Amino acid sequence: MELRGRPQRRQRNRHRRLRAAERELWPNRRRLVPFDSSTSRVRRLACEAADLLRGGSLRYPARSTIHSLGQGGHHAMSTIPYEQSHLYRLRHSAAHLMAQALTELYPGVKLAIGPPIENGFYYDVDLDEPIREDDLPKIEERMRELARLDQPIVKRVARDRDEAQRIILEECTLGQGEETALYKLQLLEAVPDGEEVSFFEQQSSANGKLHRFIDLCRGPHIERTGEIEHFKLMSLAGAYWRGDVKNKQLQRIYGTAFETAEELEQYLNFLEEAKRRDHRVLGRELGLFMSSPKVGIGLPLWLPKGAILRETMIDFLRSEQVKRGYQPVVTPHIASIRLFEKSGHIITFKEKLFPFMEEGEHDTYILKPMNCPFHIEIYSSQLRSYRDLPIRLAEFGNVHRLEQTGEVHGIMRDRGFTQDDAHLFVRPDQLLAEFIGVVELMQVVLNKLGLTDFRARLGTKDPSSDKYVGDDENWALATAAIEQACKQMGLDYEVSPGDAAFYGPKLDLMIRDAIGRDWQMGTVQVDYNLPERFDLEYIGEDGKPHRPIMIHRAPFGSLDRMIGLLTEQYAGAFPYWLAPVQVAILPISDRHVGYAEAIARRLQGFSTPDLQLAQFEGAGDPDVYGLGLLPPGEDRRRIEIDHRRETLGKKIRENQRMKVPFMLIVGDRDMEAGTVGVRSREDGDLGPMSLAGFLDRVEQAG
RNA sequence: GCCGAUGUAGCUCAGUGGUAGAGCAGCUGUUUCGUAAACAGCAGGUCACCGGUUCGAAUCCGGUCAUCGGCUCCA
Repeated sequence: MELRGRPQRRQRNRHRRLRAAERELWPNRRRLVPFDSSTSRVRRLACEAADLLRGGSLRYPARSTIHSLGQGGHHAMSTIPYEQSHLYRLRHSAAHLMAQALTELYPGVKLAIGPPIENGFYYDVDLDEPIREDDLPKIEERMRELARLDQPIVKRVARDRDEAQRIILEECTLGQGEETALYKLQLLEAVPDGEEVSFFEQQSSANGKLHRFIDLCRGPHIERTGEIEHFKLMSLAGAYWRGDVKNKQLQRIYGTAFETAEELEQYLNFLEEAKRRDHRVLGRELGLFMSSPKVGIGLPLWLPKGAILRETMIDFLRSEQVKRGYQPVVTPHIASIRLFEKSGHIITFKEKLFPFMEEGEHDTYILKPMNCPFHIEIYSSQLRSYRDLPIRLAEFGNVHRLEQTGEVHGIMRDRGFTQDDAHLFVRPDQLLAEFIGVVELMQVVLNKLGLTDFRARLGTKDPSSDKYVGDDENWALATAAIEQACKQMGLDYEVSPGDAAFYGPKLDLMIRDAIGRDWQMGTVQVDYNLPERFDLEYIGEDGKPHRPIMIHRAPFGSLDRMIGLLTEQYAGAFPYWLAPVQVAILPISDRHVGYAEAIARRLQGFSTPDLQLAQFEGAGDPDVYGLGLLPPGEDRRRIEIDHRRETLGKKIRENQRMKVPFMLIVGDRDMEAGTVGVRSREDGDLGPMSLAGFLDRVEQAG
């Protein structure tokens, strides 16, 4: 099972109407709440959102924030795509304005490209001296000066290539030397024959000084630089020319621009808010996971609460898989290198492998980056009949990959993670149904997790690359199978050449994180190649050997990444079924702790010996308090008793910060009446209830 | 890996060449409290690490490590 792909930063056209729904759902940095929450407010809002989004599946609001901000306020209700909007042109012109400032501040700078992007713009430049963050205010100030000159932006079309080349060499260089045209000449070469070659020029003279800038550019632009008022330079980065590490690394300056000051401010606020949703921050605050340099880069340690979250997710998926005929298997973390030579990993996946382990002179072992060869070994360990197929082998497998240091990102991209992997060995006549079955399972999983806003991506072979195994015919068959299944299910997808696994094409589900980066989550892959490499067989009805087809699939993708994503989507306020602590019981004073323990036992559905109980006379026996029998409910509710000697206010505050879905406050009145004071994460104080009444409430919360 | 930035107490941060600071968390004591921070005291740091400059370095310089943002949005 291969998981690949860096975060995609693609411009996408989205539902602007979602903004309104989202503001309702997420005003003033309130956490997002899942749509399956029981609270009336949330339910009402969810219905409104669903109304707004009619025509598509209900989409989770987190995703659109950044983009809808990017659309700009008064365009929010318009239907034109971002790429055709005024804002897009404004940002494009802002990129030119920045380039103009750079040519004035750094004569001789070689300009490369400067497009508008989803949330702003950038310009890539080649400059001997490094641009540092301290330099940004200076560049920004020069941009403001130039904007104030309100230069008209004029389009010029070159008659032919020769003229275009002349303009680049003589005019775009602004007298700063022909070598500054280096990248522009390469860009001109890349323009297809017959396409119009245009330039955009802006100039003015102030106090006798001429300011001029002209750039090879497809456009379009706004009309005057004076319109560029609300912008900010954001950050610096290195970026390879044409995205290829073999090329020179250029300096990239990112900026953003908006049509109004309010929108700019709103966007900057959004980025601040997103920081608070960062799974790495929440992961520490909520006690989910940690990392330590003493352990190593990208090797997370899962803390008790994070581990419970993982187990809850695994339990859920495992039960769904049992329903669908999957069989669990367990395989080791390391294997002989020969196994992975045969699969092709050693050649195609080498740069992601941890260094090999030599075992004397006998053998060399590697830490597994994928589980497939093991499952293949299990399949081929016995003769299979056509009646046995499909065989579905599932494993929550821990894999290790040597991600580049700069690519490691919390638990979203780490070096040791758990895949909810499975391999289906199917007959050709079963392929379509099994593929559809997998996608159906993925939909069940995503619904349960509240992730309704995703897009599907069909990763296909990059024809110019040699990193793939297998012949073209197998690839064509596999790709066609995926396309057919999607068509049959009415699933829209985009095609992304070069994003296939090395052994076959794949359908990935892409979901956004808090600040708008797309991550590959679930994946399903059709593979004709590994069965061939491993010479897999089954005996057909005709008594002859046939070759099965493999489906690789992982609905979460990576358990680690999925938990990171969920943490950001929910801003740490996990739905009840996932919350590491579902109910916190808050005794008002010491004398209420025994009652709290009794409540805890009832809620846990069985008697749990608890060392802390010994301190409290009469504690732990629910009958002492007349709590009575409860209706059968979910076993093993995750309960915590906050028996610190702190004020109630403080206990509430801290449990709220830990995003515990329900608090039960118990004091004298409750001990007398056999009730609990219920407080919900979303709606606050709900007043006293019987335990049974509270559980009804919990049932609604799911 | 590469470009840029950051690294001071468990956490969030102040401290720009002259005796290491605050809030929260922790510990101790007092308080036993009904819906988002009780009060007081105590303790806690090789200022990431190594080297250099200096009478003197958290602060200046060099290196290393780690973390953060970015590195196929293609005129």
